[in-house]
Parts: sequence; structure tokens; C-alpha cells
Amino acid sequence: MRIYNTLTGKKEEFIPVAEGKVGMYACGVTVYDHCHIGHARSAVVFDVMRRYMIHKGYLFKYIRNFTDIDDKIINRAKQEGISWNAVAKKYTDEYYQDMDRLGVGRADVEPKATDHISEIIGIVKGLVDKGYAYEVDRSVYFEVGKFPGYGKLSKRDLEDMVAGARVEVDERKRNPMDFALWKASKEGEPSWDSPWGPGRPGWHIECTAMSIKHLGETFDIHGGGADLIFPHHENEIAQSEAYTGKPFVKYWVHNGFITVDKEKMSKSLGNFFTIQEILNKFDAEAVRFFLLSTHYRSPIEFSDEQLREAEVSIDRYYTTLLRIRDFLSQESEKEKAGPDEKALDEMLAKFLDRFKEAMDDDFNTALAIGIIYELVRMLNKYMDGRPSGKKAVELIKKADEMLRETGNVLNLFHRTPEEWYRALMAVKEIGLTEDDILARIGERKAARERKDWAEADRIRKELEEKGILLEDRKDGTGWKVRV
RNA sequence: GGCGGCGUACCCAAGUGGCUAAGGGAGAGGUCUGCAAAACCUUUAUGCAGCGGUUCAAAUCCGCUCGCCGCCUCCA
Repeated sequence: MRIYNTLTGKKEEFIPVAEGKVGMYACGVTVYDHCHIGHARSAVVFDVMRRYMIHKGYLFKYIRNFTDIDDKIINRAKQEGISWNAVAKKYTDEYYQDMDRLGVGRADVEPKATDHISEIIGIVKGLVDKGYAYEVDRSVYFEVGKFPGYGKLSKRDLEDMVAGARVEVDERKRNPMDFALWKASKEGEPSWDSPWGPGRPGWHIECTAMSIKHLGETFDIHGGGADLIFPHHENEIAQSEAYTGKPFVKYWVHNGFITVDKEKMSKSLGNFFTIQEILNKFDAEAVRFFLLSTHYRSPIEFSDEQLREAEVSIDRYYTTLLRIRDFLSQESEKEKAGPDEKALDEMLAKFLDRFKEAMDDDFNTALAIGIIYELVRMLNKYMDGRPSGKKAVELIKKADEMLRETGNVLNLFHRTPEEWYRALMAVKEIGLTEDDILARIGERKAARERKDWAEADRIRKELEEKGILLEDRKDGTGWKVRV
């Protein structure tokens, strides 16, 4: 398979450090506030990468950290009048709630910065000993000028950056780009003992300490949002490779941003939507679908319209699933080949390979979803031909299994149609119960039997106004939630 | 100022040298239906921002122009 590597700027054949085994570290979140849809994108994208790698048969180890100590957390604690660790706990819990709803699995290890203070101190000490870092006023800085490869990930050199001059000049630093490995604590701030006095880790060092501890000094994949390329990941490379003398990461992967009116969604612009806000209006599966319907490196423009389209697409899938189930529950002894039997057979023969090909090409979930929908259309077409008998059942069953397999990789389409409609009823705030709907359908059936079309249409209209659509079929009337 | 990315139909979005440019939504027409809905079929880019160039062959490579965005500061 091929993966786009930020370090080299191109797609490369993926060859793990150790055959058959893959280690991936993704930068998680700083737990000081609600997560927004951008955080969701990153989490979902890496979740799918992991699922697909496991599906391919790799022994996969996934690490995703929580940054549970930093300035923003400390500030937040002051604002809320609670302790810094209470802030961290609150937003960690909320993170899990959001991710559970989005179908994002737990990582194999979810380390916290504050649980790795001794490892961090060990690395900082090592960097000082090797001459890559220096102490000033009980803080320790990494000296970027000492690391020749500095800038190789973000494709820039030190002179350009310094000339950019948007860096705050701290007179104590030897170079404005030098960054803190260890920060001396001010009075009243949380702190840990260290050889340089009480302090806390700088932002970047935790990822070096935790990834090396859990994945080794050289590992396969390190990822995060594209905004982490500089300075965070650039600094990680510098401190890690300076410390170990070995290449740190083989493949760097970064997801693109979510935009609003073409601008990056961010806290500072205030143009963000929290995951909770969005999940109040749209089903979580639709949100996940929305995030996967564009390639992970491209920007995605956020809008309600897009989310609604995602719901429509998922609805189409479940409508087909329902049809498949009805088809399989029919007694069909008469052997009748539909007109599209051959075409379906051929599509099924290639389906899983085409899906894999898409995913093998830098996790092209958008293409993969397109392939799934080609099959959905073919299945509907095939069933429109009213085939029956053993061969037909066999084909439909096979298709059903394949769809389940691809759905599992993406962690989409895993519910029953009923669960989908119930979820939609809740999120769209339909003020009716299933029993209400079935009762109205019963009344309408009676009206239809006496050919009272006006009454039948009135009931249908009434339900439609409440967001419920009726579909008359040969064997009765079905209902669905309007999306 | 430095570095990087993007511009594919009415909208969203795959496609990075070679079969008829995926898929979804929206629109139009049709099949089906009591009428609908769903589903299916047909239809909507001789063309991929524009202009040049390389090539037997380009949306795809190169150059220039226009437009948009990102990073260079915390940020998924």
C-alpha cells in the first residue's frame, strides 16, 4: 500500500520497520475545552487507518496521547475556579463521550503527559548532556541550531523562519526558534521536581517520551492535524533524533482542515462548531460519513447542507439494506435469473479488490465509499428485476457479506435499518412514537381498502408534515424519517 | 517576505500520462404506482481556472497568469 509522507512530500510504498507489525502514534488533544469537528476529523481519520491496517492483517499498536498539563489548562482552571487536573479530567471524559458516539475506538495505549514526567526528565537530561539543550533560569531549551535537520519536515530553514519575525523574542534564548523542553513553574502553578528545580514539561517533549516508550526509538507512523507539522512535529523530530541518534518516524501523515467559508476552523477565529453541537442536529454516523467522504488530506468545507447530504446517502444505504433483508426473507423456490445477474456477479467478483485498491492508495475513503455506492445501485437494479431462487439468494447474501466487511473497515453502516430510523427520529425530534406511526398506517390501510384515496392521502400528508414519509409496497406500507 | 497546497458539471467529490472523466445531491424526462414515495433508466463537463509548452497521447508533467487557502504564533 502507498501512504503520503509529509517528510518526503510524496506517496511512498508502505514498508513497516518490522515485518507484519505497525506502530502508530497520533497526537490527541489538549484537554482544556470542548472538542470541535476538526478534532473529530483527525480522530476519525486515524481510526480508519488503524482499522484498515488491522483488516490487512498487521499486528497494530496505536498510541494516542492526552496533553493534560499546559498553559491553556492552567488558565482554564483559573477561569473555572477548579484545579488543573479537574479541568483535564472533565474534558477527557467529554472527549471519550464524543469519540464513542462517532465510532472512534480507544487506542491501545492512551498516555498522559503527567504520567511520564520521569521519562521526560530523563530525555531532557540526556539532551543537555549531549549538548543539544541548555538551561536558563531553571528552564531548559532545545538549541535548534545544533540539529542539522531542523526544518526538514516543514520544508523551511532557520534563516527564513527568523526572518519571518513573528516569533516572540525571548532574550534568554540563544536562537528565537529554540523551544522549551522544561519550563520552570511560577508561584502557585502545578510543578514536578527536576534537576533544574520545580517545573513542568514543554509541549513537544511529551510526545517524544511517550512514543519512544511505547513504540520504540524508530517507529512507523506518526500523525496529527496539518497544523501540527510546525512547530510541534518539527520539534519532536529534532529532540527525538538528537536524543537517540536514530531516525524517529518513517511515515508522517497529516490530515487536512475543516473550513468554514473557506477559512480554517479554529478556536481563535471563533468559527468552530463543537462535536456536541453538531450531534444535536445530525446523526453521528452521518458526521462520520461526512468526514470520510473527502480524502483525509483535502480541506473539507463544513456546512449543514453537507451533513444533510451525508444523511441522505446513509439513508439510501439502509433503504437498500432493508430491501436486501426483505428479499432474503422471501420464500423463493422458483429459479428465476434477473436480467442483471451477470453484471452483479461480475461486480461482486471485483468489489473487495477495488475497495482494497482504493484504501491501499493512501486511504482513499472517498473512492472506497463511491465503490460501495456503485454496488448499492447495482443491487437495487438487480432486485428490481425480481429474480428468485437459490442463485439469486446466494448472490444477494454474498453482496450483503461484502458490504458488511467494507462497512466494518470504515465503521459505517453497522446498524439495522430500524436502528437508523430510530436514531433519526431522535435527532430530528419527530414528535411521534413508532406505535403512533403504525396506528396511522393502519388507519390509512383501511381507507385505501375502501378506495378512499382522499383520506389515505390526508393521513400520508399529515405524517409527512411531521417528518415521516410513507412508502406503499406490494406487501404493505413502510415508513421512514425524512432527512 | 519565505514555504506549501488547491481550482473537475448547478452543488459536493474521486480521478495525478492512454479504455465511454467514479460516486452522491439537485434539476429534467421516463418505468413502476390509485396518486405518491422508494428503486431503476435516460439526461446535465468533446471537457477538468486561463494561456502556452513537453509527448504519439495530459485534468494528470513543465512554465506563466488569475483566483482561493494554509503554515511561518497556540491550534486537529
